[in-house]
Amino acid sequence: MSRALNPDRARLVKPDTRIAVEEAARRLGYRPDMVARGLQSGRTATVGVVVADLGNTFVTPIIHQLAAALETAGIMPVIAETQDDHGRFTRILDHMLGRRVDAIVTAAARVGDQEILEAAARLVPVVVAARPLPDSVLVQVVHDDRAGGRLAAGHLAGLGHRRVAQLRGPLDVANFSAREVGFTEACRDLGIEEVVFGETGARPVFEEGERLMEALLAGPGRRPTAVFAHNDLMALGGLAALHRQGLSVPEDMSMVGYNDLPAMDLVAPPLTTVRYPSNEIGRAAGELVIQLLAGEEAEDVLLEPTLIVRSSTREDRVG
Amino acid sequence: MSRALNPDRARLVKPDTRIAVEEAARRLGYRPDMVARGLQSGRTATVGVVVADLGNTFVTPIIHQLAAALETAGIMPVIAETQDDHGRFTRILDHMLGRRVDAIVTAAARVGDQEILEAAARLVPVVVAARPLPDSVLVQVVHDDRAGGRLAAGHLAGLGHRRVAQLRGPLDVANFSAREVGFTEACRDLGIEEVVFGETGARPVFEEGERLMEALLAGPGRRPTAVFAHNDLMALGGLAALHRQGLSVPEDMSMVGYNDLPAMDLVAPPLTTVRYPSNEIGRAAGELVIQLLAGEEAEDVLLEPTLIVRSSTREDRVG
DNA sequence: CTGTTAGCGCTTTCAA
DNA sequence: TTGAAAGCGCTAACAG
Repeated sequence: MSRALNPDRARLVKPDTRIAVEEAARRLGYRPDMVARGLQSGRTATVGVVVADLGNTFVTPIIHQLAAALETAGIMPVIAETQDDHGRFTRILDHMLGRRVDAIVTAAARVGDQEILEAAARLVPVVVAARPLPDSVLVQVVHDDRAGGRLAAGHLAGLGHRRVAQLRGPLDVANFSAREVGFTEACRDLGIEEVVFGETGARPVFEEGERLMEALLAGPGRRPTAVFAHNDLMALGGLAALHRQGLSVPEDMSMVGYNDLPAMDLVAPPLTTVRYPSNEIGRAAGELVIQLLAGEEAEDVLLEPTLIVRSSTREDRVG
Repeated sequence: MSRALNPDRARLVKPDTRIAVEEAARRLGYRPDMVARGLQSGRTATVGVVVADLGNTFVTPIIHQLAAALETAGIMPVIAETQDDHGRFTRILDHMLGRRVDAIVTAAARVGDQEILEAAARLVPVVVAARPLPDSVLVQVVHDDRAGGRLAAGHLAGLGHRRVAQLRGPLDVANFSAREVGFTEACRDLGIEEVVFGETGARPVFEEGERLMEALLAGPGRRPTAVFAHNDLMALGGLAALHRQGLSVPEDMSMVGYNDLPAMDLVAPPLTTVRYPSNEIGRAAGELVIQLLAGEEAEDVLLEPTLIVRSSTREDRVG
């Protein structure tokens, strides 16, 4: 690429020649080759974005905001899905490093992924977003899931519920284990009974919410009067299972979800849920990447949950 | 890269040397550089994916399936959003061509984008997905929006509605103009009255649905008994506006949407809508890309709409 | 079977 | 102010 075409160096070129070169470039349809530039400079102006499942609308705002933030720096996201499979996660990281992405943002971490992520971080900046890695030194942009679990329990206790349960997500995803712990400890502190049953969702999806709710209803002992689902998809699945059993929400049982996915205010009944700040997470992750690429230090970001009260919860009249 | 490491050529190498090379590669943490390979081979194993708005959950399944199909070929999607802005669209294409993507899939085309897309297609295969370009020679993976509009009108007429209206999306997106035409022509054929008012949505979003519904309700003449919104987001916005006016759906007015976004079966009332086959579109687009990259000919794909009848429509009792 | 070389398009450096 | 050359890591081609 002629220096006449490089904005930084164009002023070192005699105006006539510059214009001549520009003209020639236009005529020939010249377009700078970012691949060759990448080979030379070691920078590709791409960042790898690893998500668990694009079908979960929880990640869409993250990608959306991340892409917007990166765009200001001329960087484009390269996206891959792990489907929550550790082998795929490993292969994806490997692939991205081979592509010489400038940085990696992962919103798909499970506890078993920590080691390879840290290995990757020796080559390229890595930002851990959305799903925390509690014991890792990596930069993280996450949210206080434990506080979120407590919020849910506090809300239900405040409505007079004394016997509650959880529809739990896979506990090797730190979000779900933290939600579980927060909820359980708040129940203990508030003196309300948690009906615990062994199963957890294999994946945090609608079908698993249905399955766990069925298991809960079929279990021994009195039915809980309120349930905390570890995410909205599972809450919706739980709602469907209740509906099939002829039970109404919130009349027969209250339900709290997590994430506040798009349209959760419009479902029947409008879902009480802990808002997960996906937009803020995505934006912060983008900014962190840009800082890291500029060689600056970056600090972890910890966002707080908020409870969004709608109509799927109400005071206990069942006892 | 030593040929000992290249699966295609490794058999031309004495086993001992191959093992020695592999061992050395491992020890040094060697990782093939796909950027250098790309410079040499002219292939980057990436495809550019252009969408209008990641916030519209309509595109999520497309990306999801597309990514899955491409993955079988070791290709990763590079994603950018136009926000329905022509200037951004142009810049994004330019940027992607500079990155030497192997192909481009656009799900963001407006009629004014045809020219630059066809220019891009002279450099690299281009697949037009989801949003058609009616007069273009480019390969397209789309859906019969006109038939979808007719389906909506036929359904409403079948329920006895005799006065209907549309909440129209931006007409320079071919989907919306085709939906409009299909609906209008079916109304004429079926002998039912269409209440036409001048405005169209500037963007196919919730807020514009609200605004158009308000305008419709404030308009002169008798209120239509049923409305066809050009997509689900606008339908939800319309529902919200009706609700604020104290009108119920489907009692006071029937509503048909388009797309069948995730969770539309769970909103209140569950939305009757024309199903847009996003998954199939994404999958087909991925397969087409792979064919095109293999140098094969590719044929357009045209998928048919299906009507999903739920509870937001019912027979006319208002007249 | 293995070693060597040219060259992909760029940036950087040094010479003219 | 401009020209020329080296070299980024790879593939392809050819020589040994």
